[in-house]
Amino acid sequence: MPQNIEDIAKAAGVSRSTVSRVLNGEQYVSAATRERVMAIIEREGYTPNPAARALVTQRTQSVGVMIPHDLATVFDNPWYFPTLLQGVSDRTTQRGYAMLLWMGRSETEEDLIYRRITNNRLMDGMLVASATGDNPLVAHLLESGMPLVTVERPAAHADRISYVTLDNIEGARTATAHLIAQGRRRVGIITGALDNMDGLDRLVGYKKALADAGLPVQSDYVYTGNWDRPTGYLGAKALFERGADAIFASNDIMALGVLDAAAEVGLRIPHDVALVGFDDLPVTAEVGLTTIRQPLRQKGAAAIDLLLDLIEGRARGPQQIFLPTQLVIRQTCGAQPN
Amino acid sequence: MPQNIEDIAKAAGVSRSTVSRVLNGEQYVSAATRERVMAIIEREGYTPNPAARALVTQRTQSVGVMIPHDLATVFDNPWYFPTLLQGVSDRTTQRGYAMLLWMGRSETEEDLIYRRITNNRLMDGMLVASATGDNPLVAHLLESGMPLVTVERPAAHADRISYVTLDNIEGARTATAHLIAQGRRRVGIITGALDNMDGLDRLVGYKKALADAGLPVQSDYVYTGNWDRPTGYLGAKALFERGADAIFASNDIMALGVLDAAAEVGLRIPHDVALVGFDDLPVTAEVGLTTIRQPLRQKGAAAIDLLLDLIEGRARGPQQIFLPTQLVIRQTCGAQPN
DNA sequence: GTAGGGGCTGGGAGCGTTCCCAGATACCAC
DNA sequence: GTGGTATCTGGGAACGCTCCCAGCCCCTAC
Repeated sequence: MPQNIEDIAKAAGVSRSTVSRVLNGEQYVSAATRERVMAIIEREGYTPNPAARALVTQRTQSVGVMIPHDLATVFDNPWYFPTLLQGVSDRTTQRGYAMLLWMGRSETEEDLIYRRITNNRLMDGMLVASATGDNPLVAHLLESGMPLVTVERPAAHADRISYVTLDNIEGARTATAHLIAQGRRRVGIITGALDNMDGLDRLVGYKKALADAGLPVQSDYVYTGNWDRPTGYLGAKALFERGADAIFASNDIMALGVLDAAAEVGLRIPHDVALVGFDDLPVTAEVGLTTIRQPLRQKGAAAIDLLLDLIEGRARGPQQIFLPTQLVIRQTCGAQPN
Repeated sequence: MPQNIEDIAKAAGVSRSTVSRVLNGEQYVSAATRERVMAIIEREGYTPNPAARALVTQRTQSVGVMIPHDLATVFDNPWYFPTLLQGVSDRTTQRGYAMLLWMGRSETEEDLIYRRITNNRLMDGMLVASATGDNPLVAHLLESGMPLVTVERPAAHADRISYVTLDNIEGARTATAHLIAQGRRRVGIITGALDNMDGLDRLVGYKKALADAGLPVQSDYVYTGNWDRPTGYLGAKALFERGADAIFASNDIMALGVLDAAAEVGLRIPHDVALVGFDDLPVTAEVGLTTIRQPLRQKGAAAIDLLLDLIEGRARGPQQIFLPTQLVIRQTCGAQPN
């Protein structure tokens, strides 16, 4: 059934233009006509051809999303990507857009993907998740003038790019302050990788909490980790030796490593050492880990909201959004959950 | 820079048609002309407008993918969705297509998504992952005549739909036969939910292995589970009582439940009871579970290959593909890994 | 009565491609 | 020389929309 707007017009006894006006909810159509046209559209199950529409409006009503390879398949935190994407997808659908997804393959083939993305002009804007380092795609898109939002703060051009990220500093400050509030005074930190804003900001938050409490930052209480369980384990061993009575692990995975080390050495948590993590992975509820929850789904939704606002001209970039985190009190910090 | 094919034609001193022929790699263009046009295209960084192309060719070079809500966020097996999607994405990009992704939200709003999908004609075909029950979207698409492939065998219209799934029967048969080969004679099964082809087929494979070995199927060795850890635990308790010396758990999650039960009751695995699971979740390597590995990434790639072949007319549907599984021998079966 | 303006409608033009057909040229066989 | 065929090229038409402009009608104000 080769249905086009002209067929509908004929069936309704009106012109192409009128049907178009009804379709797009424009004014200057009499109520009677509008109703009649709507009825025909409904009856025929007609939907306008999006390609034709895109050709003239220069808008496709869809957005592109790029997920780097390591994010999608990372073993440690398999929840991250689906949950984020769910938030993205929900909001995209809600606001009447479709989502084009690219997932990075091997790094060597990322170039191909980048070219595909920039050549495919079937999208009105682009969301890039966790662009690490000096991502060439981000640079490209930035230059092309296409509306662009990244999830997490990009390493380069951060002031010229719109992004959505966590308030990492405040989250880490809260975690550390909570440990101090439990009476701990020798609070150590196992940082994430420090080539990365998340890692750096969480360290800043830690230091801030100490400063707020009038405690000095002791360099031997700062252990540089790498987000993974082994560095959590090693960091804990080191901090135990140096007499720490509390540890803020910059993510939950490393916090699990801390638990490993404590079990091995025979230290009791939270009695001997209190512990707070970061991320609120599902698995941490099982082990009673006190942690900082990040609103993953909202992060995706907020990023899409920003991108669509940029596309629709409701917002002007660059714009940065820092989402609040939440302290989730369980057993490892030694506080009574209230 | 409003670049269109006409601009390129003018710059190269040829006609629109010739540029189009070069762009599409058609014959009947002299080598000299082709080279000259290519050079201009390269220099100007020109790429044809996909909307205009789609308008006339009725092809968008993109495919839609629908992931139901519960699959994306399912707690038990968070690897499933990203890994499958990675396979889908890889192959899609490789073959020069883009991917439109929809993720189911709450079931109540699935209707909205379905309408969005069927209205959005910006795709040449549709991949539906794990359509459970009598999925209305599948029925819709089937009726619309749009090329359609599902991952996993659909519950309804299975003979009219192209799909890619595991060879569940053979996988389960292999698992069970392996237990028998270890000298076990009282082999029980904890099935998955039996409203579902995966669950049913794995039971069939189990029975087949018994028959092959000349062993009777005893109904009290068949425990109907529900894919989750608690039913694995309960099933194991029941089978232990009935004297089973081996258990085939229809998925790894339930196998973990079996380990829970064994630890509680004080049975040694594999000494007292041998155990084989199904899926090869990453976590199972840690606990030494012998299991059946399913090629998740290949599943996604195979589904896309089938879909694109259908779209491009290289294949004729409906077509069913059963992917082979692989026995991964670890500790819980009692065999020596070789 | 006439001018002016707002509500409503219709149709031409154009978006950037591909497809089809016509035409030009060159070559070959008879 | 002629007819036939293969190679190469150009331009009209069409894909299905939106946008713009013109025109109609009716109401109101002067």
